Amino acid sequence: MDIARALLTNPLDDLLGYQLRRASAALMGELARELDRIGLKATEASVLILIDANPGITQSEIGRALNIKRANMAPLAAMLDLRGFISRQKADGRSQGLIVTTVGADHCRRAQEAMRRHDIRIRDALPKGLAAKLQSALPALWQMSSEQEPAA
Amino acid sequence: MDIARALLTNPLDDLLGYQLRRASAALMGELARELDRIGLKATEASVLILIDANPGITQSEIGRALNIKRANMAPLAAMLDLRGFISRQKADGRSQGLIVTTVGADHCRRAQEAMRRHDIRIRDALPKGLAAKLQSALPALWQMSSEQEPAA
DNA sequence: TATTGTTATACTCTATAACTATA
DNA sequence: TATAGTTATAGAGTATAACAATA
Repeated sequence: MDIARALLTNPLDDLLGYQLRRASAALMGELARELDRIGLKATEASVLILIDANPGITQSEIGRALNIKRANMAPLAAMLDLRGFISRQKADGRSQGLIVTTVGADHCRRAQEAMRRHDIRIRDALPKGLAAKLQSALPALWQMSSEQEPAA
Repeated sequence: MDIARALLTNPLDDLLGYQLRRASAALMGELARELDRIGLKATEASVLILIDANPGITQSEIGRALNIKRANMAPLAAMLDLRGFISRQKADGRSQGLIVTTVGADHCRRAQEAMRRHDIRIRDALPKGLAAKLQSALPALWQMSSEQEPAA
């Protein structure tokens, strides 16, 4: 029965899109396990890092930068606020600027370290020079498909 | 306010893992839209293609090949069966061999065409030679992280 | 009119636990 | 004991629609 696994014909293996998906899913799972030790989900960590780098940023701006819908940003920001990682201050009457608290900054730092370690592992698993080429080529892929919201 | 978007500092942009995730998500979304016109979800299409290439394959074998848990394969196979795309025949008493029906074969062919077109678009969006390098390098990424189920 | 934040809701994918029946 | 299939359930991410308040 184990033999059957090796004899399998998988047409998907020839597809670059499929390989990208598998690689991305596996790497995300691995990073998620690392971030879990800090008590953060991948999305929460990303948002936290973006706020830390851009104090006063609004939820809508974060959503546009990370491709997260406004509707999904609301509970995300509420949770980070509830846990004391960020604070929200009225900036506009309808919008609010987000900043990272002292407690949040500590989590942010550890999340960034985990991500950096993770990224080094990725680069080390690739043939020399490929990481740099990928870094400059990948944005074309997710901008090729109109990933951005059409209007919503 | 639009200016603020351009002035954003995004530390994640420097991370290869994040770029891979964004690219993969965008490409998957695009492929999903194509497959939707055939009436298939990405997962359904993948399973259908694998069965078509390996007549008599079992659900567990599919799960191991595509990294889908047995528990999630059950409703998936049931749906493909219900829609008349595959048939299931007892092979073992506890396992059942899956084969693609005539109707299923037609959907499978169209799904494969869509995926192939999609993959060509991906390759065309990359610098010359990068696609081939990626094709051989990516498997190392999703095998580096112990993506496989530990025992389940 | 357009934008911000919010709520409610639904769907997909994924994950675990537990059960049965077979091997 | 281990494996195949199944069910139930939960969590995460993402999607749309609709609303109030503000610009």
